[in-house]
Amino acid sequence: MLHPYSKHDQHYVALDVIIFGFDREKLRLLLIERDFHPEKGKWSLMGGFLGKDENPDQAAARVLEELTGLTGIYLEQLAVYGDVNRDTAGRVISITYYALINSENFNNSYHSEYKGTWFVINQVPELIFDHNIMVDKALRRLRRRCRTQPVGLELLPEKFTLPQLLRLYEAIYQQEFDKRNFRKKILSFGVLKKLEEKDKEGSRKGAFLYQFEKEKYAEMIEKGVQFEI
Amino acid sequence: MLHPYSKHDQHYVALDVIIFGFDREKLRLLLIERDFHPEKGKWSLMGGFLGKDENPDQAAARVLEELTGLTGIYLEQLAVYGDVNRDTAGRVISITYYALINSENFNNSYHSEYKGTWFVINQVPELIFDHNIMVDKALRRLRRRCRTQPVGLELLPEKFTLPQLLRLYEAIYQQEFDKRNFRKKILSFGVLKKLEEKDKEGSRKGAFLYQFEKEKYAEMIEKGVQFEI
DNA sequence: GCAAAAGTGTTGAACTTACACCCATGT
DNA sequence: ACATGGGTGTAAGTTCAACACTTTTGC
Repeated sequence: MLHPYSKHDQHYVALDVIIFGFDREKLRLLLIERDFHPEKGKWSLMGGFLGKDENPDQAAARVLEELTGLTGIYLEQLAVYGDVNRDTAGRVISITYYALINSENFNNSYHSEYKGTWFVINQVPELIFDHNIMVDKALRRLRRRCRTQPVGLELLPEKFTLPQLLRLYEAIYQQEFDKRNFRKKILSFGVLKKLEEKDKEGSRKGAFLYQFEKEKYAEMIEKGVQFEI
Repeated sequence: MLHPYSKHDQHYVALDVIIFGFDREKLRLLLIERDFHPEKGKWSLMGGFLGKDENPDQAAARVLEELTGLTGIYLEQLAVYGDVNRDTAGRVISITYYALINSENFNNSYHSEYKGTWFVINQVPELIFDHNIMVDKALRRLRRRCRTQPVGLELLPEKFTLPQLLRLYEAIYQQEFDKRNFRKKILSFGVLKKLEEKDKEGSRKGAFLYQFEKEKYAEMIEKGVQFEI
């Protein structure tokens, strides 16, 4: 018996991952130089093809690991790009994901067959195909997520200071915030635990370290609280 | 020469459309009884397969038209569902869209080869595969959209009254709003034009009709205004 | 002792929420 | 004349935005 779907077309399905990182100063994007034709040598997002035995989420995690060696990273599906001629080499449907990694976890000692380069978010070069559009959309989504979920914390080390967190938000939104109002707001959510330790890297005085309290956050989500910044 | 992508797998790509409608009273969802195996006879979203010469957006519009006969409808891409075993008949990657149609435009005189049935949004039956999950996600997205964009207007006739609009928002959010505060908020955006006519359907007194002013809305978006309800 | 970043409170403005009565009309 | 849904304003509470000085420490 003929398979019920066999009269339909099949397509290549790709994953492209928009990888954001933060280095205590600037929000950055990890790009690679494409190593195969077409468009070989041009800047590109890290991508790969969906295999027949993997879910898109798994495939995106695989692609991310191939470039960075990192696992267990925050990944969120963004959108599908499927214009007939978006890829000059053939019909490819691309599912995009964005990833948030903190730069302390990403050390350049990991040698993948690809070499990634970090670009400051407002100095992203011209990318192949529709990848610039994907990056713009990812940034808008990241900003939205940060308004309602403590997703920014993915970009910081486990222990961080409030000035660091402030700089992260300023990097994401590309605008300055009043530090007093910011502290009030962030601490009012009650999901950050102040530690006794100080971080002395950034100043002579040193800034207290904080930690994200996952359990309290889970409770609040349970109750339906919103985290508007 | 071998095609650069030829070593990768290909997949069936489907579109599933979550069709919302409003009939001046309740928010409804348009479903069909699946007419082919597997799962023949069960309730399902309207769907179809992506052809090799069409964009996903076009394909979603085609699928919607096949069921309703309507064109030029608001359609927004939602997400991709691609778990290996989500479709019991084979590997299918499904791109979901949601559509907003107003019930006056949809008259049942259109006879497609499919027959759609409207379900009140909180009485949706069990659907095939992961379609219930898709519907939940669509509803959450619709609620979010309505907060920041006058998308609810897609669900109403061109001329509508404020009590109608209020009932629409109450149907979408499944909660009651204070009519005085609602009017203030909605009118404060300055994108509704009050007409001289009244609609006498809903009451003896009659309610003034309003119209959405697309140009003013475009101006405000230009300036970056948000439409928080 | 001074430079550099961390930390801390208050006030006015804007917005949100709660709430109750009169109006116009068809029957 | 009455029943039905349409239309309107205000006051209290809450949240947001603006703003400047003191503290700690390494050099």
